[in-house]
Amino acid sequence: MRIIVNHGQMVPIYEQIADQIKTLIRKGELREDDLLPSVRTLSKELKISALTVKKAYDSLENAGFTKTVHGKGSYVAATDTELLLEEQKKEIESDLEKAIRKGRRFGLSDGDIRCLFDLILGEEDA
Amino acid sequence: MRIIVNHGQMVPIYEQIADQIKTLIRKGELREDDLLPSVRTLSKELKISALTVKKAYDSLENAGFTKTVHGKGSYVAATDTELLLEEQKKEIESDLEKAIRKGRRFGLSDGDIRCLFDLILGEEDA
Amino acid sequence: MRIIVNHGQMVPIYEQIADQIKTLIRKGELREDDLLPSVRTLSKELKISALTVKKAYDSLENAGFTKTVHGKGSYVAATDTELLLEEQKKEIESDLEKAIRKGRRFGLSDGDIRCLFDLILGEEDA
Amino acid sequence: MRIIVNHGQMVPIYEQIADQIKTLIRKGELREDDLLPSVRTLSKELKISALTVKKAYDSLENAGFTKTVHGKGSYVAATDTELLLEEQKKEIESDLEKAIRKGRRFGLSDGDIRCLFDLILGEEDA
DNA sequence: GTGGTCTAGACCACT
DNA sequence: GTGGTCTAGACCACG
Repeated sequence: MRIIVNHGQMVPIYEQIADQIKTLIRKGELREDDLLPSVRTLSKELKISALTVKKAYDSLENAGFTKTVHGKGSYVAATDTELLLEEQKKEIESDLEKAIRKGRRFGLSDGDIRCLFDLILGEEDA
Repeated sequence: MRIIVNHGQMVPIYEQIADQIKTLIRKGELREDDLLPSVRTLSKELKISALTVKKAYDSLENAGFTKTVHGKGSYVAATDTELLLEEQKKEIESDLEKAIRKGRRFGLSDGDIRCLFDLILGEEDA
Repeated sequence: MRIIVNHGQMVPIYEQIADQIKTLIRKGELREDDLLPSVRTLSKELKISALTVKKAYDSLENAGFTKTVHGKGSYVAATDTELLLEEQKKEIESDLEKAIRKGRRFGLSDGDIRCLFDLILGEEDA
Repeated sequence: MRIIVNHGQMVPIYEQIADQIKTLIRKGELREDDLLPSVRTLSKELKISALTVKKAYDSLENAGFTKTVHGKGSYVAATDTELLLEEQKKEIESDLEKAIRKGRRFGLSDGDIRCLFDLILGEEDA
């Protein structure tokens, strides 16, 4: 299971982790009853604090994606992957919409905005 | 001069103010040597902390769009609207990039993301 | 606002805090739009870690009892106090039921169990 | 000898085992010098970790209810069923006390709590 | 081994 | 001042 964290961004690490695990579940790379890596294991692997991983796991359990058993670990819960995909798309949609609205408020034409978008999508920047 | 702040959003208030003043300058509604409303006046008008307005004005001066004269107020500086346009584009670019990064973190293909983008840009609801 | 934490018990401190604030809201001692003490203030007052208070506030916000505004503080949200009372009673009911069931499993008569209950309720032990 | 473990509850498995064996002893279904099932046997039967069974047996021996003979197994010790009864009462007492404390933390009056208690004790659903 | 809670700091962003 | 995130440990309970 490959998880990547980016310290430089302004996105909380725990959110990056939760997002990626949600995606793994949605893609079927993590299935119902699969065991997630232990908090300590993942924290060592990613070289971050165990508490940060814990926070990610807590949010996943809170959102119903996992079930945690004391002394055993966190298991993937039954999830409707279709629904999850829709939710994730909605989130991206909302973010893109905000950016577009701001662009229009700045007086940029839709063509200008699309131009910026194409520029970014074309680049490879990790 | 009409400035609107939206507390409900997740956009910092000082940023909303600075953005709107920058746009007013770029569009020519505020011209060189025009006097901005005083920090106290604007803060009362918008019912927000004077410190927040001050922060917006600071950021404007810092970016070279205004000049502050002690005891008199903040004046619009000579502005290169081209430069301003570039700055605003940079900002939209950054927002778009964040959304795209998150989309990729969600495992969406660039095609999926572009599809969402086109959908939104196509609609008229700004 | 009086909040008491008991380190000796096996009840998480953050849960004790959240429970008591919920109760204050239910009783009307905290009303809609009231400002909770800041995380730092309360942590100093209770001589516990700020993170522990934060965790309590997070759970309250998560459950919809408060709204947090960055840089300003946590406000009491609109709540149905009747509903909240019912929920709290349900929780106590469930705990009592578990204890009673265990007692019966131990072969104690309902009279024995009631006897124990009366003994405890009669004592004063904060 | 019938022992049942319930993973779904929030009661530690080792405690469930020890409780049930204690009750068997007190009720006379297990008598002095009776041999308990081996740790390995019971762990296989209940499909749980041998360490968990071991912990239950340890707690029983620690409390004086069994005697372990190296290489042979765990035997029921001479038991003062009166004492055992007292211990079990203590346990129920502790559980009831926790529930009552929480009820008070919720701002319920002792009358309210007693009301809930009576309601549950009155029903037959064990 | 596992998760659950807690500490005493730190740095950042917002008001 | 405020909240939001993070660290690098600690101790406890459960398996």
